[in-house]
Amino acid sequence: MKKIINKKANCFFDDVFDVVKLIPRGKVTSYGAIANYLGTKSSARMVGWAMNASHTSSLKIPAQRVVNRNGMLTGKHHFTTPTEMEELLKKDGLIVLNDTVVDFKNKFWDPAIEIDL
DNA sequence: CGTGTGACCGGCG
DNA sequence: ACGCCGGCCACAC
Repeated sequence: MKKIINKKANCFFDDVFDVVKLIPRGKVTSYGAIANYLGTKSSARMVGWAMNASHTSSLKIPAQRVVNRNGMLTGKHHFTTPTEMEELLKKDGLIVLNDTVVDFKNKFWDPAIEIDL
């Protein structure tokens, strides 16, 4: 089965942070992918909730690399500025068009595959 | 301590 | 094809 990155993280919350922080530059993932990696694909909602905490958290969480299944920047509105998310993604070498990651499927980074061998 | 909601996803009508 | 509803766990009131 899938083993969590750090056992110290007992909550989704912390696990999500670790996974998101491990997302390589130029790559993006989805809430469902993270939830799936954590073993609860049905709880994708909490992943987004964790991201919300990332905004309040002192840690720098690349939440811009986390998008929904469609590759759409659903949470852009939660950033410091509505354009902060796509700006950061563009800096990562990604292309954001109409609030959606272009070539998302090619840029997709699945933690369950990349992390868990 | 109980209820509600949350940046989603998948299934069903 | 589109719309609605349920589900999952954690945090806020």
